[in-house]
Amino acid sequence: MADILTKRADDYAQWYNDLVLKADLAEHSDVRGCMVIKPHGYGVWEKMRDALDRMFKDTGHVNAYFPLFIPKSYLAKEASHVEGFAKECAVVTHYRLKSDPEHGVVVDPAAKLEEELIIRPTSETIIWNTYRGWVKSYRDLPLLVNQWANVVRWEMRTRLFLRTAEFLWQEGHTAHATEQEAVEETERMLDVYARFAEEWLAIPVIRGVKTASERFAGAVETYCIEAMMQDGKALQAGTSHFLGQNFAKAFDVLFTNKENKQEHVWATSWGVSTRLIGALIMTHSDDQGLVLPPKLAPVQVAVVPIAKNTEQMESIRTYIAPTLAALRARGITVKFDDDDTKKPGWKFAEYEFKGYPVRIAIGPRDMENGTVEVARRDTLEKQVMAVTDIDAKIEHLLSAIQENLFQKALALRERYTRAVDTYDEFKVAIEEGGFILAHWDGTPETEERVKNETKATIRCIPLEGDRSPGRCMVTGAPSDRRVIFARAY
RNA sequence: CGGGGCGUAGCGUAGCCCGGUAUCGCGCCUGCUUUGGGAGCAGGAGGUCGUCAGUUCGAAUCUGGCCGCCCCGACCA
Repeated sequence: MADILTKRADDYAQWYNDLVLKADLAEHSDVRGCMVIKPHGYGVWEKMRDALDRMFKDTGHVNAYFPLFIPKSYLAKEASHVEGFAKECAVVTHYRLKSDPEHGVVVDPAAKLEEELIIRPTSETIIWNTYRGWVKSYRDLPLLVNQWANVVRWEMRTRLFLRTAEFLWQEGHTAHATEQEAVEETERMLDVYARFAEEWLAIPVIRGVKTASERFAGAVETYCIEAMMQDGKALQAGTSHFLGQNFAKAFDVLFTNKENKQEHVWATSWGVSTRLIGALIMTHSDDQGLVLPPKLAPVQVAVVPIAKNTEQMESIRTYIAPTLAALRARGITVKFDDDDTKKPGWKFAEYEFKGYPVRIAIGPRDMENGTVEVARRDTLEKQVMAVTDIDAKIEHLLSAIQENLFQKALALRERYTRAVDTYDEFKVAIEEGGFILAHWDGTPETEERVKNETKATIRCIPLEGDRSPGRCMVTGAPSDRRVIFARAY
């Protein structure tokens, strides 16, 4: 195997950067901070999108699409929202260019917009401005809308998938007649994300609530799922916000209730982004390259014929055709790679590096023996199997890989999760990485101090697990329960 | 926005200190032999040395400006 990838142990960040580029997931574009998502990477996103979209539909949501441009004045209507996003907004000021002998084209100063337009960093404002017209009566509620879109946040420092100036995501925006309904929706969508992360991405996550300082700008409460990467750092994998009546009040979204009284509606919003691809990479991949869980692999099984000549290629094609058909009949995606410009060894390395979960090789030997060689990406094990009923075995193998990846990730998280009781212990533990469970007095001051002194933040106040009270590791003040500290992406 | 580094063929690089028109590997093209873990041999194509100016008979090399990107920090999903 060619030594083309930095080892995780040598430099985890470099390993990640190398992997994204060399596994052909994405590349840097000429536009600073923006990436080109290549077909292999976009294929993974399509799988995520399809699975999530089904889950959204199953929970009663519908898709719609709102504009990329947001009038500047909208952003200012909700005070904490504007404060949260103002620093990273791209602004459109003109609507026309004109040709210029010296510079090719220049902005036409005569074409200045009367009101500047913001490229959406998120769509709450334009959506709530629209909802005002949609919601008049309790009969119009709940409003359960999602959109798949791109957004722009002008980040100072970017990394492929993890933080780019433009990214793809989905944002759900719902309106409800009661507070309780909205809170239930927030929790329901958090649960959808958690199930998606665990069952599809094979990433174990902790459901929790953000502290005030980590809360979404404009939210009353932010729920999140937190995952642990192989280097022990935390990554927020999805958020679901209970927005209270903040946006309804800012945009005058009122409805008439059954008692014929006017009320502001209650809101939620929730989203996950292409950042999940980064999470996927950093959870499962190894020094040999990308590892994809079968449920998200654009192609689950790569079939590599080993042929000396055209006749042999044709007989392999005939030999394997029933198997390919049987696999496809089971809904398994298969690629039969009969490209004769590349050698089998090259293909093995390539499919391994790009994370195809299962590889089948067939050569003359197999045709004589009625076998195929089956290799699994997660463990790199190879096994010669009878070709008879191989489709059932592959289907089983794919589930086994999916499960194995989840269990490995869970074991890692458990190994790097521990409780500490004193700040001194904490300072040692945080250097070793992972999740630290510790008591916190609930004040932003203590949280800030820990952050400044150790670079660790409170990832969340977990919704599950140990709820026993104690004393804050820093101040000794009473604490309801342990929270999760970690260094984060 | 601070600190560090880098711009030479599609990619990775040597050359720069000590000026004389660019090295090597991968990839690409052609042919033959190969094909069960990134094939071998032979031949070939491919370059405004980031950019602008200066010094010089002559600049990838020296000087100055500009541009871009990457990495580390602060900020964030």
